[in-house]
Amino acid sequence: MADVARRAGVSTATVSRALTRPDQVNAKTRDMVRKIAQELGFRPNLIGRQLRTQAAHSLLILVQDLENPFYSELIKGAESVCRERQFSVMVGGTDGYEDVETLYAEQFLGGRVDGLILLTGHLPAGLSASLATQSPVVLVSEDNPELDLCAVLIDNPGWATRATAHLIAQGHRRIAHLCGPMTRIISPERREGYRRALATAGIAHDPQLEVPGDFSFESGREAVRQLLSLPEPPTAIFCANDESALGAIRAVQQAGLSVPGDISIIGFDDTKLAQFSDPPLTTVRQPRQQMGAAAADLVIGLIENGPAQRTRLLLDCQLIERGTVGPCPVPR
Amino acid sequence: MADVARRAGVSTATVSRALTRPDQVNAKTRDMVRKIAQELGFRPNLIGRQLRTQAAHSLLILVQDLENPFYSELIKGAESVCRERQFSVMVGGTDGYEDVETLYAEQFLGGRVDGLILLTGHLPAGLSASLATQSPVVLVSEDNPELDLCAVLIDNPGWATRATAHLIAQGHRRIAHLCGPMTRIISPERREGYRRALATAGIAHDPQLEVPGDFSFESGREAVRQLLSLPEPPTAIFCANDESALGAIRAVQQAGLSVPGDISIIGFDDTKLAQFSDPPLTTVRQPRQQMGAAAADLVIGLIENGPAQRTRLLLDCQLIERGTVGPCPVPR
DNA sequence: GATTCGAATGCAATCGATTGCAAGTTTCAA
DNA sequence: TTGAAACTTGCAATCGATTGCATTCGAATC
Repeated sequence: MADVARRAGVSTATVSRALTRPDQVNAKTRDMVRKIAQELGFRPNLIGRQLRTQAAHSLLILVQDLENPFYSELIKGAESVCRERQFSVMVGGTDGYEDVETLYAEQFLGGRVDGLILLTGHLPAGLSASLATQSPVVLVSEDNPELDLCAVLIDNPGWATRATAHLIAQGHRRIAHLCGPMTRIISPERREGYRRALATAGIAHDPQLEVPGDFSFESGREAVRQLLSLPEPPTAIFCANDESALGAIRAVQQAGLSVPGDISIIGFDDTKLAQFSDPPLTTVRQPRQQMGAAAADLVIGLIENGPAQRTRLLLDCQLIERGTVGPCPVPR
Repeated sequence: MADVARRAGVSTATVSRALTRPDQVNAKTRDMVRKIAQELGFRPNLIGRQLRTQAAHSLLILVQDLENPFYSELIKGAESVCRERQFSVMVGGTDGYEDVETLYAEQFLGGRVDGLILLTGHLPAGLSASLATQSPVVLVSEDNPELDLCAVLIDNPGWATRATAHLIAQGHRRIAHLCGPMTRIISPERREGYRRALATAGIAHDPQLEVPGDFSFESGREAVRQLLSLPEPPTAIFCANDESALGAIRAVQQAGLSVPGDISIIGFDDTKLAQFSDPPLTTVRQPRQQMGAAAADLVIGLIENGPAQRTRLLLDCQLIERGTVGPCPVPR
């Protein structure tokens, strides 16, 4: 910058203003400075600027698992908003390790980013709840009722109920639920929705039909093997996510049965995977792009206007009917 | 920091040293300072530090498409190395937009990150080739021969040859190739490998069997529809990636034919998807984690030791035999 | 022609750490 | 007892921008 100033015969103050506050300097000077800056290939040092302005203009998104396509689309949504608002994005995959979380918390506490979007459902180790509530931090997808934070969510119990009710509407009464990992708050929430739907329809709750799982393809296969060995197997399964639903479909087909002829299956999330099964998966679509975008809007708002009242956004889902749900087969 | 210094009755210089150069300060002072820093919840401002040391200790990974599982695993590999080496990672999805690339180039030029890992096969708009060659920048997965940069790659033609040869070894002679998008350098490379295998086996090259595609599921389906309408359809298909291979499998099965009974299919990449098809996909596995890790190692090396000679790492792949390749059916 | 006002510019402080150098203090051997 | 060497610590400059305040200059008003 000093170079540019010298070459242009002005002070660095004028150079700075010519580049960032065009209206504050004489048109002729401005153009000259800009031309020289251009020629010299001058790029402002963002660190110097940031130290002075105390604004990084950037967000950190924390994710458990980057590989999970569910998250990547969310991130995309957030990125597009950041792009518009001139924010840059840092994405961090924690894989659930505490020390990695600490590392990222450090980035935030150290002022490298000025806002946090958490897809993990909890604060990173190293960030205290009291500080977090006064900072630009929002939760997405996974709530944490104990934390007094802004959040962008869907109504998990509600849509799980809706999914289960869809099966009931097709005449199914013996309906299983493949749960997600209970460490994640969405899993009990979806299970709750399942139970509620059964109760509303007056169907007795059979604990044998509630199978533990961990969202993986393999856990879907395993669950179905288990369910098929029951004296009275279910005619429909509500899976807590898409990937495990694909596993379930596979296992059913490998047992020589048909989907949805013998067993109907419904998933949750509507990731890209849903279109890869045969038949394509009926599932609940979460508005992931929107969720990411809303979250980014929220954090940036907090950054620019300071702490606000706790906002909780509940976005709408949609039941996507494809080919894995059919009427309940008549007993042979 | 001034707070801590005051409270401890020492200068900020001593505080700084107590925290970052423990051996340079008296044990008693050090412990006292650290205790006080702890109590006050002091976090060093990374920006101040960075401005002084001129080191961000962080990398930027540039990707076209964050949603692509191929990339996410690569990123994971890079992240794990960065973690060990105490570097932080910023991930940017460009979606191919030039202005987004410029934005990220700015981050690099502005000193926010000190190294660049490019999964895009080209320099981001805004970064000149001459500057790039002297900077810590490496290409991964997609080469660019015109750029004099370090790179971590696989032998695409070689492994495409190997995949095709695998089909030939099963007796197939009428083998199609579903190409990738020609805008990406890996696509012609893989096609080249396919052609080479045919030539080696003395099989005439039939242009009709080389179908254009774009790596998508849909393009796989479309390609197979087209191939099956040929007077003499192929008995095997080498697909340029896994996702399009899944599409191909689906189309074959929907035409009432069997994989691999009637048509054998082989993919490329071995993403998670490969396990989701029925039968599971035979494909070429790229060591993605390793590639990411190697890339990170390389950039960090460049950062720490300054510009070095151009390094090009060629990592080994592996043919993963699952269930989609079988012997060539005898003509009816 | 004097006065006022506004626009354009520069000076110098500032953001929060790190670090070369100098000064002060111990330690230890001769 | 006296230096010399080894430790400790502090001073103040530094990284590269931004910005409040003062200054300068020209134009407009009366």
